[in-house]
Amino acid sequence: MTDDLATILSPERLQAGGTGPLYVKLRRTLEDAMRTGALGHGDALPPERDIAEFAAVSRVTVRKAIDDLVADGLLVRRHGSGTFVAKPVSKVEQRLSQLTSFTEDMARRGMTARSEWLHKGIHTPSPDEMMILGLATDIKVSRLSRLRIADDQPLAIEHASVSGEFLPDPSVVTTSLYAELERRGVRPVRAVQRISATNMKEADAHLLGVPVGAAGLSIERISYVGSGRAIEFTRSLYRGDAYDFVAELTIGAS
Amino acid sequence: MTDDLATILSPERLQAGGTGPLYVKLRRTLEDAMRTGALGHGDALPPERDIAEFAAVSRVTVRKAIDDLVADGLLVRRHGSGTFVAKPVSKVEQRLSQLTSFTEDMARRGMTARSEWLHKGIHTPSPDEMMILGLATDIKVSRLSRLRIADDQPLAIEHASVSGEFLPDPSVVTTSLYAELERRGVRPVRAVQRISATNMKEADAHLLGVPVGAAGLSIERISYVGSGRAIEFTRSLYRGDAYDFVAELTIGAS
DNA sequence: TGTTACAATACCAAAAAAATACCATTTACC
DNA sequence: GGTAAATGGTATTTTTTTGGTATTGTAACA
Repeated sequence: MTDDLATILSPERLQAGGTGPLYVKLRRTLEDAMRTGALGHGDALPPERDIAEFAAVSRVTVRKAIDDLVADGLLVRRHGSGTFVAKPVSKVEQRLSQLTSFTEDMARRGMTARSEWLHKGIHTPSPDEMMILGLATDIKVSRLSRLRIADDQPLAIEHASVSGEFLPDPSVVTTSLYAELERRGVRPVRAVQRISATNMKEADAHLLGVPVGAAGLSIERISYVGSGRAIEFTRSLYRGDAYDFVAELTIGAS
Repeated sequence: MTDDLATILSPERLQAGGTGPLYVKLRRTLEDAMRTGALGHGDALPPERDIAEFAAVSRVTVRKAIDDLVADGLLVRRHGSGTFVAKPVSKVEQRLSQLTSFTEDMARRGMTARSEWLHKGIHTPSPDEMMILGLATDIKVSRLSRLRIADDQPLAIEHASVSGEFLPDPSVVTTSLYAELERRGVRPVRAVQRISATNMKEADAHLLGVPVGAAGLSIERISYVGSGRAIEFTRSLYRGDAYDFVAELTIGAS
């Protein structure tokens, strides 16, 4: 078990922590707290004034201990906010899978993107939508369909469904659905995608300007907010000859 | 028993609710009220002004607490109408993105998997392989091709290329390529996949037992070890009518 | 006796938290 | 249908918290 920080930083503990000046003992104590996990990545240290009180030393002494740890990159200071345990950022890992918008995605590929709305409306939910979004029977669902176009070529058809609780009026969405949800204070933090290949039916093939039966990349995405609740369900159909989907995976801790 | 909301939100209760800023205490209190059932699904919260009065804090503080709960999808706001408790939280799988083997993947879907080797050999690298695996000109490459079969139905064709440095003799691989690499102390920690749809050519279609032109899911994967070096390059072609690929994404910190 | 490392005091500046005042939309009632 | 009350939405300001810095004192040491 790990003690409370106030205990770890008590004057008695500090004195037991070897020899040398006060601020060195304090620094060692803080290092140990990080090594043992009493202070985890991203955690905030107590305010300098509190640490000074816990350890019964002056604040300058505390600062000097922290100075060293900041210089070593173990801590990060933010004026007016606090001091935080730095995250061990391996530069490669930083590029985690990210939920990018179509527009961003196309921009990265050097293409200009635009959309044509096929439909915006509010409906009684389908069984699929009720299941996935966890809707009560009296809740309506907003549906938005559009044709995604890159460099003047139709590239994908996209159908989005959002619970009416979070988006009562789909007509307010002009460009980005995510931006509109964000504006309403709803932030998805996680998404699961199901990707498959299919031969296109006539209606979809016609919209995308490809022969019937051409290969299409079907992507179904469910987005979740922090609490774990699903808030958006999107089905997209991309032209197989013009789009590929890139995903980065990391191996989970075994 | 559940107290009245005005009681639950009283200043005394709030102070007892742990440490931190006021709006955090208030948020925790509201979360508890929902967990214990004092606030049920679809219930309306008291008006913000009332909550502010109950808790003896300003209305902005109340709003800040509610903001967080809205972002998490626990509450829903309706301008001019009120704030309401959202629907039940669907307990979603906590599964992270993972580099799973074909066998594990099939097992999870309740299918029995096996393979038939099409080819194992050591070759002079192609330009693609040299580029991707970062091979010197005098290094050979091991190639392994197999037919993936699930429940006695051919499901995918898989071509793997590994630098001869890491796998000098491909014939030692019997079931899992990853297991063999692991045995040699090589452990990939990261992979990037490129997924696209294609209409099948005759040779592949024949192997998989589908008509020529049927939709196929093409997955190209490059695996990297901790140092960032690419060690494996795999191209797979799945039957579009029988397989879908599931990926989980997380939104990076902005 | 001066130099240097250590520690304490007092004050400065940036950020977050909280309060105040006012705006916009919905609902209900007439 | 119109209008007022109720409710959430937003901008601005004030207060509090938090790290940043300059100054001073003290004791060890050359």
